[in-house]
Amino acid sequence: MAELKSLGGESYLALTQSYNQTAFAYSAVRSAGEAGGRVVYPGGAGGGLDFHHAAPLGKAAESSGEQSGDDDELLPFEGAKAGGGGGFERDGKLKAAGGGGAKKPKEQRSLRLSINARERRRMHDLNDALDGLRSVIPYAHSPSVRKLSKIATLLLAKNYILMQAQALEEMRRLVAYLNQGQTLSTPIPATLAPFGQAAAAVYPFPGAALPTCPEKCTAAFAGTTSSGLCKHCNEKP
DNA sequence: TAGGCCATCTGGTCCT
DNA sequence: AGGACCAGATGGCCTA
Repeated sequence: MAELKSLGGESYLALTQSYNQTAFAYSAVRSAGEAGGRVVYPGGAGGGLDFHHAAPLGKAAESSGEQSGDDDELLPFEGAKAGGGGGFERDGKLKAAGGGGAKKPKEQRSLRLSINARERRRMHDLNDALDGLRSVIPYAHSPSVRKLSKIATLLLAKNYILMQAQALEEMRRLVAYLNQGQTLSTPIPATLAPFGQAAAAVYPFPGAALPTCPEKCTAAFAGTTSSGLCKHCNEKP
C-alpha cells in the first residue's frame, strides 16, 4: 500500500479508520446493486444502477461492445500481460483435461477463448467503474499522489460516503433545531466554549459534530494555557 | 530483491 | 446452455 502512505495525513487516517466501519457502506451497496441475488452491472443488457456519475460506466459498456469483436482474436499467450495460470499450452490444447466432453478440441478452444474474452471485458468494465469512482472521491487527483489502488479506492469511497452521511445527519438536526425557534437556556458546553455563544446556539450537538476535548487537546488544537489547561476547553489535556 | 499491485486465464458455482 | 460472478494461480511491472 505504498500509495496510501503517499496520501495526505488526513486522508490516510480516514482511510485506515475505515477498516473498522464497513457495515453501513456494504449494506448500502448491496441494496443498490443487487437484484435477485445477482448484481446487475450497467455494462450488461439489464442495466440497473443509476448513479449520478454514470459517464464512465456508459463508456465501459460502449467499449465492451467495441472490444467484443477483437477480444476473441486475442490469444491467451499473445498478449503482453497474458501471464495467467494454466490455460492453453502453446500447442493449443487444454492443460486441464477437464471433463472429456463431446466437443472437439477446436470447439473447446473457441469456447474457452470466448469465455476468456467475456471475463476480460467484465474486468475492464469493473476497472472503468473503479476509475469513475476515483474521479469523484477527494484526495485522489493530486499530481503528487499516485493513482489509488483498487482497495484504497474502495476504502476511501466508503469513508467518504460515511462522512457525507454524517454531515447530512448533522444538517438535518441543525435544521430541525432552527425550525423549533428555541433559545438557548442552558449553559454553553465546555466543548463549545472556544467558539462562543453564537457557535453554541448554532451547533447544539457538541458530542456529534465537534471533536471532544481530549481529541482537540491531543491533535490539531493542541495548546495549553500557562496553568497547563487546554486553552480551548479549560480542562487538563 | 522482496513486496505490492495488476491483468489474465481458468474451473467451479449459480442463475436465467 | 449460456452468461455472470468468484476465487485461485501465475507472471509482469514498479518501487523501496
